[in-house]
Amino acid sequence: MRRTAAETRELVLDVASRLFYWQGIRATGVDKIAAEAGVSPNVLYRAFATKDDLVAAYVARSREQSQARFDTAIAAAGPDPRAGILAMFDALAEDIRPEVFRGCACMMTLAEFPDEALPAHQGAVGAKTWVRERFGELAGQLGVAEPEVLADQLSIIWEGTNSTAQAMGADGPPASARALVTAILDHHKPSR
Amino acid sequence: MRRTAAETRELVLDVASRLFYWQGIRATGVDKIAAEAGVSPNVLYRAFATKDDLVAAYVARSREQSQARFDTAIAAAGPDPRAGILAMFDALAEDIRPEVFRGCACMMTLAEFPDEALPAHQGAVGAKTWVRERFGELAGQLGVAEPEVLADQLSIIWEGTNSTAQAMGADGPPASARALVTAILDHHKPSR
DNA sequence: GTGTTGTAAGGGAACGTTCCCTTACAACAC
DNA sequence: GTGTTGTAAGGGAACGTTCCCTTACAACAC
Repeated sequence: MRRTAAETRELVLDVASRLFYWQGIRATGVDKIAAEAGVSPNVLYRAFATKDDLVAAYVARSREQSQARFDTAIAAAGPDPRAGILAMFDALAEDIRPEVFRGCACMMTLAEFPDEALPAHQGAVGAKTWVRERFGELAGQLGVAEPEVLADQLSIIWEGTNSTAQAMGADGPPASARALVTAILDHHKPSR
Repeated sequence: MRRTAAETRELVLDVASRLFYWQGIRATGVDKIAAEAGVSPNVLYRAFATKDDLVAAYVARSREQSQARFDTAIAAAGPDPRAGILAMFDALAEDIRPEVFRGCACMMTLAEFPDEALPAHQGAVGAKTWVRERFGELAGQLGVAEPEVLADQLSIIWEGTNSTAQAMGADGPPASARALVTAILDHHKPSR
């Protein structure tokens, strides 16, 4: 039962992602990842040159997955930008269930890796910037007077939903997030 | 030039807090803290039984300081609850300047320490709950129809301001936070 | 037989923590 | 005032463990 290099890489990344996310990145040693994946450290290091590379891959995949998820949600909502915005928040509401969520992976990575030169750090910032840009596009399509301000505010609500879910649970403040979104959408006047 | 035990404790906690905050907690070894404080590891361990105790003290002090800061801001704003709420956000806006801010200390501690049994984790959650409760009191005084919903939403904006400042800088989304607060305050109708 | 995939066993450094010992100084004895 | 005793504060080295990473070599694929 030998694996191809790509399969091994996926296996290691799967295990590492789970441990990184639920226990913290620095708290998770490469030996533990290898053991849990059922391989030798050497095998891990053939797939990823350093632990930093593995962390970067973890962030990159987490980012790709969530971007794909939210892009799908927007597309499913149809051409109406308001529906797209609400679809994003509805998807987020599903993702913060405690069984699958203990905080935004990218935000937590930023907490552990302050060094802005690290690929893991840059990837995490990129994920946040992507959300902000997506809101920028949708706000632009809405035709409100201040689309950039609205996009900023949606970003705040987005990250705030993540953070309050982490600290106080999905049944706490996040339960009032949708009403906050609709309120601020209604508040922004059309640009005529 | 000997110090009293209390002075040593403060010195160590000062240095540890700075390193924990700017470099991450797990990334900061006790040897480094001791060296930077100019004491032997032994001295550190006379003040704090374990590193976990030191981390808990770091979180507790960070929490006390921010609570005192925001209580002061509320008090200075006078009896008007709306002014109190805005004063809190104005104080936050000052605190997220990049020279002094790389993220909410409590949120970052949660990222590094998932174990809910740890005092550090509980302290960090307590700090977040405190903010939510403060908003609950102020929203109650406002006399709106749904004070709990408003308090939840203010918490979301609060944490979202922290998180977006961390990832995208104080000049990004946080610049639109105040307008979001006033919009949602205006949106909530008085309870008759 | 050459290249790839795998294992087992380790290397050196850093981790959190403890060890044994010394220093500084206050309190008391004479 | 000088000498002695007790105690809190400190130093430096070392503890066992874990960290990230590497080496040596066997097994299988083509």
